[in-house]
Amino acid sequence: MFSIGQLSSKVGVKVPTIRYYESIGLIDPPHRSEGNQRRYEPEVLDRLTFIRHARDLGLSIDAIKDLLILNANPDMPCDEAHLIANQHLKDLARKITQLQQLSLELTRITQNCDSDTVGHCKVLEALGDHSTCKSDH
Amino acid sequence: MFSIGQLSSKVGVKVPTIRYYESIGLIDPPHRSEGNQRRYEPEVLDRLTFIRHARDLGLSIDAIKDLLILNANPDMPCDEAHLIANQHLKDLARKITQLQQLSLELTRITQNCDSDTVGHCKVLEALGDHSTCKSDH
DNA sequence: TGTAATTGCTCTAGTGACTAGAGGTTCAAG
DNA sequence: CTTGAACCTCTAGTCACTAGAGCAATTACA
Repeated sequence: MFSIGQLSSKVGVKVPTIRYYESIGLIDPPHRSEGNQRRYEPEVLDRLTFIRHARDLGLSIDAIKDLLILNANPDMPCDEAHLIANQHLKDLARKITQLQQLSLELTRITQNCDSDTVGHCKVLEALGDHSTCKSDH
Repeated sequence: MFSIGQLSSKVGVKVPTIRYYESIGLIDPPHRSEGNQRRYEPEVLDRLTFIRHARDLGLSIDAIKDLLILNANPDMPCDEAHLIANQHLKDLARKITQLQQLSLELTRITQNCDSDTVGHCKVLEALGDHSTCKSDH
């Protein structure tokens, strides 16, 4: 039996976040002590670790809910789990490409300025004028 | 003189977003028509273009506020503008690296499974067990 | 000039995934 | 038995918008 603080430090999820997860139905409400404090059974460790890990990997709470349902039904085909993971991989790839473009753009902008004062600063000029941009963000 | 809809289509910023920008003090409240509708002078085009471009590049509203103040004072040194841009470049680089690691991790996880059912699905196993991970996300 | 369609107005609430704070209660150690 | 840390609930705030309700003004066309 753990208190919420012990659970928090074991799993690496903050105390208010654990209560938040309970409030949105991601984890079940645990039993309470006589003084109304949460007391967790060891099983919750696995579930919370799963959640934390999936969140670290950038999966949304909704996606995690789906995966948790799958996880609870060992006889179901796991295609859907792969589908969710692959969908997320696609999202990641798109985000990475976009950020790389922006990074290039910003590098180009900053390297272009040799002025001292704002009046002729190329960074500020470039921000005010979209036409000099290479990509179509 | 533009209506808010005309301004919106000229600059590519949605109408509610323009009103939102006004509400947080990013753009000045414009004059109104007799019927209380917003009427914009042409000057706002530049400012809103600046804002839109900076937002597209991922800068925060707070950073943009700073840049707009700089922009209005052509005699100030532009070091600060470069500082903001460079800070943002660092953030971008960090984010990109992190996403790439996650992408690798997720790829490794998904390629590792040749099961049909959830019971032995490596994707779900890996999500439940952090210890198999290469990076320390 | 009449009318219908479009565009505009304000206000409130919702999004995602938490985080912060107030004001109070319970628990564990000494 | 006391002290201080950890716990409780509840509300509100974060960021940068977005959605919707209910109504008013403007514009285009006949």
